[in-house]
Amino acid sequence: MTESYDPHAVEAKWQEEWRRSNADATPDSPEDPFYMLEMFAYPSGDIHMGHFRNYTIGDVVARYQRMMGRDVLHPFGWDAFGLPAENAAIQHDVHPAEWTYRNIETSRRTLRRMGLSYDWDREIVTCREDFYRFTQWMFLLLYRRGLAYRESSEVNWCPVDQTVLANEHVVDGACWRHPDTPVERRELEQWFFRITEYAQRLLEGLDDLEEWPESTVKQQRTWIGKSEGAEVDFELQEGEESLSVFTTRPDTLWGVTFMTLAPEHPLVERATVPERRPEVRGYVEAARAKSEIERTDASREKDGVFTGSHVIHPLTGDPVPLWVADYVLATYGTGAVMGVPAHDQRDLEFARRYDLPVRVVIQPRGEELDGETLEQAYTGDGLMVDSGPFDGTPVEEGIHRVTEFLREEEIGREKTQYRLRDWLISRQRYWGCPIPMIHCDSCGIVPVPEEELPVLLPESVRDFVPTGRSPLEDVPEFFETACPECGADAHRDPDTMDTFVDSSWYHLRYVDPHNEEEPFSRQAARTWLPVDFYIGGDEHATGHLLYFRFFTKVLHDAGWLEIDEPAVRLFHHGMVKDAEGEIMSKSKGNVVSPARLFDRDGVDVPRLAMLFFAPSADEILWEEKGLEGVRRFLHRLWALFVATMADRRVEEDREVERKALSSGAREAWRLAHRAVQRTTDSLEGDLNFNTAVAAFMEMLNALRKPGPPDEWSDEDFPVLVEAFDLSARALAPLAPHLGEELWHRLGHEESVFDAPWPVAEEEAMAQESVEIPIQVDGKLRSRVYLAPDAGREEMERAALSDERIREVLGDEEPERVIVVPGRLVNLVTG
RNA sequence: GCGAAAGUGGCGGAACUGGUAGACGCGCUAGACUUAGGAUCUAGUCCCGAAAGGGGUGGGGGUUCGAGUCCCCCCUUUCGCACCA
Repeated sequence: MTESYDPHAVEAKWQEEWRRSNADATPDSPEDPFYMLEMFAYPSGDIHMGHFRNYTIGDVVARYQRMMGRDVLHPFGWDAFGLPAENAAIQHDVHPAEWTYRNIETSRRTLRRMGLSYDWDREIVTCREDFYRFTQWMFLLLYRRGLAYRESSEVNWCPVDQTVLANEHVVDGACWRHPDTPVERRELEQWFFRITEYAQRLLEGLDDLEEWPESTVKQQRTWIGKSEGAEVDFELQEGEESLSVFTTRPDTLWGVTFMTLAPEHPLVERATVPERRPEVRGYVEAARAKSEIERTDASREKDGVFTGSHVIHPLTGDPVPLWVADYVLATYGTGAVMGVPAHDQRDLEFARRYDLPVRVVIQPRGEELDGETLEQAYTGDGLMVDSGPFDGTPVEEGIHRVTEFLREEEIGREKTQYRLRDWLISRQRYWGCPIPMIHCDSCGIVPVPEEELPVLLPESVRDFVPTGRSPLEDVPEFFETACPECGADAHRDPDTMDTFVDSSWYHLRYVDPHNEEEPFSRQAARTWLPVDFYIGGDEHATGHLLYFRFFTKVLHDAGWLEIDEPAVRLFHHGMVKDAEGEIMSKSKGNVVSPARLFDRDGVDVPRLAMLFFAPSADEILWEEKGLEGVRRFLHRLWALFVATMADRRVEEDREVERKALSSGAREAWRLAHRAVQRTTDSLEGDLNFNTAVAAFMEMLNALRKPGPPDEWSDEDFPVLVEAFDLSARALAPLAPHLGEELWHRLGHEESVFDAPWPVAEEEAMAQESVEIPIQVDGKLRSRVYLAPDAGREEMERAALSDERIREVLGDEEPERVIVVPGRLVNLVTG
C-alpha cells in the first residue's frame, strides 16, 4: 500500500513549520531588496476568487525572487474604510468597525490557509488609528503645500449614497457603485486635492513607465487629456464685460460666426437682453434638469438659445451673436467656445440648425470648399484664406503665428488645457478618515496641529442612514472644539476622506509599519522603494493608479521620497468569472468560495489550477471540473515520487549519463529541463504559468511511460531522481507546500525556498540537428538538414523528390538547407 | 463615432525570430481492473475518407519554397474614450 497524496496533511505540516521558523519575515538589512506588492483587499466578508488569483500570482513571484537570492518585502494589509461597512451597519444593525474587523478576521484566516508568503508582522489596516493618523498627516502635508483646498463648485452627487464623488468614480454618468442611478450635479463647498497641478508631470512620467501595461499608460494619457492651443478674449458689445474661450485652432479665428456659453456660465444672466431672459432661463433650467448621461450624449441633436447680445470679434471688429447651448461643457476650458462651423463638426451642426453663417477660412490644396454647401466640417490641413494678414499660411504655422499675434495684441495667449479635474476628496459619510481641519468664525479654516493627530473617529455613532450631511456633525464631542489659533469655539470639519486617499500611500507604510513618529522613515523608503512589482486589476487604471503616482510626486517634492514614480513594473491579472462568463456576485448566487475549494482539495490543487487555466492577464471562466486535471497531475506526480523514493536503487552521486540513456528516458530528461526553462521564462516574462504547468505535465507523462520505477533500467533510473529534484524546486513557487515536501523527502534539510533556483541544461534546450548529405542526380548539393524538434529517424525519413530540391535550389550553392520532414525546404545562403 | 486588443476543435487554451497547427488539460469513445464506481489504469479523439489521400486557424485577396503568424480590404467580439472645442 503506497502512501497517497494528502494535501491537507502536507499543507498543515509546512504552514506550521513556516510559522515556527518565521520563514516569511522580511530581511533586516537587505542587500538585494525586492518589493513585491499586490493591491490590498477591501474586507467584505471572505476573500473571493479574484483575490485568490491576484495573491496567488503575487506569491509565485515573491517566492521565485526569494529563490533567486533577493531579499523580499512581501506585505499585506486591508483597505478597511469605506461605504459597504456603513451599508452593512444599516442593514444588519452592526457597527461598521465591528463588521469590518470581523471580515478582516475571516479573510485573513483564508489567506493564511493559502500559505502565502506574507510578512504578517507588517500587516496594516487603514481604519486603525495607527494608520489613519498618518493619512491625516498626508492631508496636512498637501494643505501646507497648497495642494489641498476648499472650494465651492458644481460637483457629482450620488443620490443613493448621499455623498459627493470624485470624477474618477463617475462611470457613464452614474456612480460606480450604482450604475443604474445617474449622478446629480450639486453646487457644494468641498475639499479638493490639486492633482491638476501635477498634470504635466503625471503625463511626462508615463514615458518612463516602460514596464507598465501599454493600455494603462494610454488610459492615463487620455484621462489627463492634454490639449495645446490658445485662449482668446472677446469683448461684449454691450457693457464692459469680456469673455475668454479656449481653442486648439486659433488659425480658424476668422471663421468665427457665433459664440456659445455653457448654461452654467456665470455670464449667461448678465449677457442676456431683458426681453429674451424668460426663454434663456427656461433653457438653462431645462439643461440643469437633464441627467449627466443625456447632457453628454454626443449623438443628440444640438440645441441652444440666442441671448440677444453680441461679442466683438477681436480681429475684425464684427459683432458675433452670443448663444447658450448645453453641448458646451461648463467644466472644461472657460465654459465658452467660439463657433467655427466650417472647421468644427459640432459647430457646423449647430450653425445649420439655427441658420448661422458658415465661413470657410482654411482651404485644402487643390479643392475649393463652399460654406453654403459644406456638409462636413473641414478639419484637415490647408491654407488660411479670408484671414487678413495670414492669408496663405498653412494650418500648422498659422496656429503658432496667430497665437503669437494674439499675445502681441494682448487679446489672447498660449494655453495648455487638461481634461483632468482636481480630486474631490470629501465624503459626507461616517466610515472614513476624518479631515483634520477646524472651522473657526474668526480665523477661518485652520489645520489641526500635527502633534494633535490623530483626530479620532468617534465610535459612538449609531445612525448611518445617509442624509446628505456627515453623521459626525451630530457628535458634539467630535464636532465642537476650540480653534487652535484663537481658542474660541469652533467646529471640526465633519466630512471624511475618500478611501482612495488611504490607498494612495499604503504601500509606503509597509516599509516601516510600526513607526510612531513618522508615516515611514526616509531610510526605510530609500531601502525598499520603489515597488519592484505591483499586481492588481486594471479597473484602477485611471483611479488609484493615478492618485498613487500623484502622491509619490508630492512626497518626492516635499523631500520624503527620492523616487518620483511608485512602481517599476505593473501587471494586471484577468478577472475570474463563472462558467457562463458572468461576474460572480452574491445577488447572482454564482460566487465560488476559495475557502470551500481548500476544504476539499487543499490549497495547492486549486492554486495550480488557477495558474493553469489561462494566461495570467486573461479572464478565467471558472469551472469546477477543470480542477480534475490538476488534481490528477499532482496525485500522479506524488505517486510516482513515492514509488521512486521507496526504491532501493536511489543512491547518492548518481549522475545522469546522457549518452547511456534510452530514447524514452532521454526524452523525459529533456522535458524535465524544458519545464524548468518554461517556468523561468514565465516568471521573467509574461507570468503565463499555464504553459509552465503544461510542461511539467508533459514531463510527468514522459516519466510514466517506461512504467513504474522498478521497471526502469539502472542507466535510465537517475533521470527520475533528477527530474524530481528539478520539479521540487521549479514547482515550489507554483505549489509551495508540495514543493517543500518533495524537497525534504529528497533528503534536504533547508527549506526549498532557500535552495537555489534550478538552471535548465542547455543541451536539453538545443534543437536537433543532424548532418545528412543532400544529393541531386548523384551530385552533392548541400550537407545539413535541420529540423526543429524533429528526431533523427524522422528526418531520415524525410521524403524529398529530386525535382523539389532542384526547384528550390536552382543554381544556387547554398550553405545549408533547412528541411522539415516531407514538407519544406529553405535554402540559407551566406 | 474615435482608439486599442483579439477571433484557432465540443470547451479552456498551445504554437519562440514565418517552418510537421491543435501541446497540456477538460469533456467524450472504447477497453482493463472491479459487487459497484463520479476511483484507477490503457488506447483513441480537428474534419471528410475503409485506405491512399484531401481539406482546415472569422471571410476575401496578396507576399513567400512555406503563413495561425507578415501586408491590404471586409466581418465579428471585447475593452477604453466618448460633444474636452
